[in-house]
Amino acid sequence: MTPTDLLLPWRDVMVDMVRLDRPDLSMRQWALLLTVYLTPGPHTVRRLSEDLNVPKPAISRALDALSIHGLVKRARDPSDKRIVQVQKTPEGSLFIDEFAQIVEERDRQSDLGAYYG
Amino acid sequence: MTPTDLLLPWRDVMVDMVRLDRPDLSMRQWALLLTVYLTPGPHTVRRLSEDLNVPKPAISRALDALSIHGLVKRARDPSDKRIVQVQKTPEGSLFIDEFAQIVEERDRQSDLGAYYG
DNA sequence: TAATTTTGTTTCTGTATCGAAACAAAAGAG
DNA sequence: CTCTTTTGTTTCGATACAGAAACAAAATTA
Repeated sequence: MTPTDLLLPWRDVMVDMVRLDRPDLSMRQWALLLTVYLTPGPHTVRRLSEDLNVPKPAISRALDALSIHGLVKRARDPSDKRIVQVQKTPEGSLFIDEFAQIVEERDRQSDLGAYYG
Repeated sequence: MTPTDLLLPWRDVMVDMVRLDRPDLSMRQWALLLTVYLTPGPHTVRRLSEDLNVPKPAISRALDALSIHGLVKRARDPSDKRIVQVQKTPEGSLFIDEFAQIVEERDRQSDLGAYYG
């Protein structure tokens, strides 16, 4: 498996993401979104900031951007109203599923390529 | 294989890319860079613009950004001096290799997870 | 209750990027 | 040679995002 073989699906998926002009997320916003949807919560601003090694204001602004598209929502922790829990939304789940389909398709192509290509 | 299993390595790699603060490329710039390095050339501005479905000025600007980091270089086609060939550089190859290592590491982790996790 | 700490947001200034349109240069057509 | 087409860059006005610092609100400490 050469580096090229390894990276080709990544290239294809990224090109797909650029082509379809749906919500145009930065790398930081993608990392944040996938973290919220794929790793166990609760996801607070502080934890996300530490996990991603990104300043808190940047997390806050990224949440603004993702919220505008309805991909995540904020909810105050009732037991400690300082804390913001970042939560999933139906739109966000749909968006993630669509992304997963792109990845699956491109991975499948790449695997076929390894057999027949 | 659930969508989550499929996407976790993507999440991990994207988080790594955000964490290490090296050249901070947008998704568009990544798609462009990987296209130049992983698909057969020659890569002209026009072809890249059509392949990525992105306006030519955006390609031109992205090439500026990548060139500043030394990740690609421009070379005029001698036989038709209008045409710009986008070419690889040693620094760019190194950068791609480092990225491939991150992907490999994360894929390996994910595969282990499938066995033992 | 007053001072301090923790959590997250907002402001500030500067840089980067966007799409559309205008532009310049080279090649081709008549 | 002149006009048109092709290729890529630059300009334009507007928007988005960066890090640092200031800020507000809730919780904790003394």
